[in-house]
Amino acid sequence: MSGAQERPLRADAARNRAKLLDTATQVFTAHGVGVPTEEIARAAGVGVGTLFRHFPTKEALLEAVMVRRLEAIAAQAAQLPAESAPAEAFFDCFRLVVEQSAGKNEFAQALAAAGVDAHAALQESSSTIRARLAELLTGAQRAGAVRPELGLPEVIALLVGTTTAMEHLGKDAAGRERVFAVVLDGLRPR
Amino acid sequence: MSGAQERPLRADAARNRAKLLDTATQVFTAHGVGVPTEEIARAAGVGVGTLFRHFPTKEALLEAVMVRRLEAIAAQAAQLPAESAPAEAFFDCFRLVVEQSAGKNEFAQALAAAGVDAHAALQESSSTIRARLAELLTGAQRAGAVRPELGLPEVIALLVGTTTAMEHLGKDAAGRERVFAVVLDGLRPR
Amino acid sequence: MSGAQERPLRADAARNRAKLLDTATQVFTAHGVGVPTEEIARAAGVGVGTLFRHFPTKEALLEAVMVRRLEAIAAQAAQLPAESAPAEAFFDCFRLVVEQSAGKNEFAQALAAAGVDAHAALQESSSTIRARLAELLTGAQRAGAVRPELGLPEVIALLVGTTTAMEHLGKDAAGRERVFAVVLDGLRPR
Amino acid sequence: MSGAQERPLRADAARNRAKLLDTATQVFTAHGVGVPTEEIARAAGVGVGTLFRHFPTKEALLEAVMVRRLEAIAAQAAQLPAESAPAEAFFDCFRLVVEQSAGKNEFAQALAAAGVDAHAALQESSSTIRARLAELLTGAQRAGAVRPELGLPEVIALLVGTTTAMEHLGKDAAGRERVFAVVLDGLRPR
DNA sequence: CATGAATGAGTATTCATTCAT
DNA sequence: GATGAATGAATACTCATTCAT
Repeated sequence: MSGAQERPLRADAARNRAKLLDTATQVFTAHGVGVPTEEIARAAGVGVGTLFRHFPTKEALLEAVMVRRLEAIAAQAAQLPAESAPAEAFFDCFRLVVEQSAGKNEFAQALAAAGVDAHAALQESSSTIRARLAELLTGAQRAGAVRPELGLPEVIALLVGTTTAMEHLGKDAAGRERVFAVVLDGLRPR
Repeated sequence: MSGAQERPLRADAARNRAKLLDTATQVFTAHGVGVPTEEIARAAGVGVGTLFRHFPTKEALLEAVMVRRLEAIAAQAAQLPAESAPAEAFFDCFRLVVEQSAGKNEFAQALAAAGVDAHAALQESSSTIRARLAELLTGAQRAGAVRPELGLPEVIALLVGTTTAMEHLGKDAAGRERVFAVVLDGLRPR
Repeated sequence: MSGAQERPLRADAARNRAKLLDTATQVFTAHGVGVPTEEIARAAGVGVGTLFRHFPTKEALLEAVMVRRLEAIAAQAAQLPAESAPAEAFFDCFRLVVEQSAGKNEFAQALAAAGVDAHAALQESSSTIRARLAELLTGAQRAGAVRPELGLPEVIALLVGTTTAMEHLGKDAAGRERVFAVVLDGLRPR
Repeated sequence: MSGAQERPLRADAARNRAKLLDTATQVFTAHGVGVPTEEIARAAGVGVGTLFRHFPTKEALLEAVMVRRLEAIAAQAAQLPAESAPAEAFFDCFRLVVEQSAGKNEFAQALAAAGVDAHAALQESSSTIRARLAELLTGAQRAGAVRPELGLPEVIALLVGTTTAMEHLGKDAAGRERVFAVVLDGLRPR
């Protein structure tokens, strides 16, 4: 289902690709998506040409960065033991997504936007998370731990909103916890 | 104490300034702050020179747009009857800010950012709102309607986050109400 | 020979014109000919419209400034008693032009350029000076005070060059005198 | 001690850089420093981007042009045999500078201005010339060939002034010689 | 007539992307 | 494949000049 046929990719090329992805993640996070591609290439220790060989477009690079992040989140979300403790699993997943997205609101937005206009690769990885989230949401609602009237769209909107709220609190860990308390308690019935 | 003396401003000039402000609000909202200044000027039916005569910088234009919006919100917030019903006043103010900011997340972010790095004019109008909000928050907390451990920073973060969440729900009024329910209930003690 | 027919010009208009000319002279001298016309208008206490009513073009203003200056020089040059002391008259005229042009090399250049492409008004006033200079040069040469092989073009070139040299010495009066000594002595035979 | 390490520079890049420098020299000389950068790029047969890659600023390009010229002059000035004939060496150097600067007064002005506000690179190359000139001046004065009261500033002012004078004579070789005669003789004692 | 607001062509500089080395 | 030089469209801002008030 992954679209293009992947060639084996030479060792050094693979190393460059990975370095580029790591660097881009850092740089985009630190300075925003407005940074010139040259800066990313330089930080990764390669020429721009190499960057554009691996990612035909700046947008493609951004997408790849997001996909990687979403895949990591999806992998973690898959671990959550839904059966034994449905409520905890849902709330843990919520926190997980918010915390992993912290500092990169643009990525969180991408998750939400995926349902609307994102590219194939993004679609795929965010769909995985959405599916997992839907599953956990239903479980938690069945267990009576989450308001039954809430649908997946509202939960995702709250996810993105909470991420944004967190960004505005910066390093204030106690404040972040208080915000989590508000949102997570708010999700509960009553 | 407002610095430069405001000249009466000729009728046509005032008209152009207002048109520019309206147009900029629309265009920035619709296409983001990245739109070329020329496009705004064209949409307002004036030459670029006129735009730059009124707002010496693109940033200045953006600031003016935000200020106008914030002032409108501040004016409405000033109406809320805090004495008779402290809890309602606070929740109404929260909704007010979120709803007025809807569709223009960048402006909401500005509100929060104002506490950090925004320019003087922005500072002033956003400070007014912050002050009003702080006042209402305290009243509501005294009345036992809001968690006592919450500080203004967290409330503002939630405000911005809720605005973001709303943007992701688009036109879905029912969904928006459900999100409001989550956040407002979450703000309540316990 | 003065081209356009001069209307009497209302009192305030005349005052504005004069103020503009004075201001432009100062401002051009102090900040170069690159200053925006608005700045000159503001400094003169009038609107740009008024400036452009009196001088249809920035270039026209510049020309008027130069003409005034040249006319003043011409008037002074006319005083020099050529008959009684031909040598002194020539050298005095040389100094006069250099000193009056000091600080405004562009004006001195205008004098020289007049022979080539300048406008009518400039032509006229610079021609007057050139004629006077030619006359004094001839007298001084007849009196054996100036190298006989020098023509007017060389003398004018030296005039402009000396002005430039002076500008590079700034306020150093003693240095300026030493430069004058070099040039004036150099003009003498042998 | 020269700051950044110079990379070897690829063949085509070097060619473009040289072409740009040559073209800029011509175009600036012919049409003044006001010419649009695009025109220079076009004349050099490259895109604007290339121009700005080599010279990050229009000013930087101008500076590079001047430096090259000054370095050429400095190289030639270094050849002059000061010991055997101090007087000739000084006068030859004076002519050399004037002739090499001919047609580009702005560059000559830069030489003098360098003592005041020019950037490091300009400083360096013009300092070399100034030092050489000072040395030759002293030698010539010791040999009794130049007025002893003249300092380096006056000599430089005369240099720049003479260059200006030459520019006003254009192609008239005989006139130029007569002007040289005036200035060089004027530099001699008495 | 004076005013200053409006105009828009013109300019330096950036940056995603292509292509010769 | 990797490199980084070349490209040129795009963009914010300026300023001489015109014209409505």
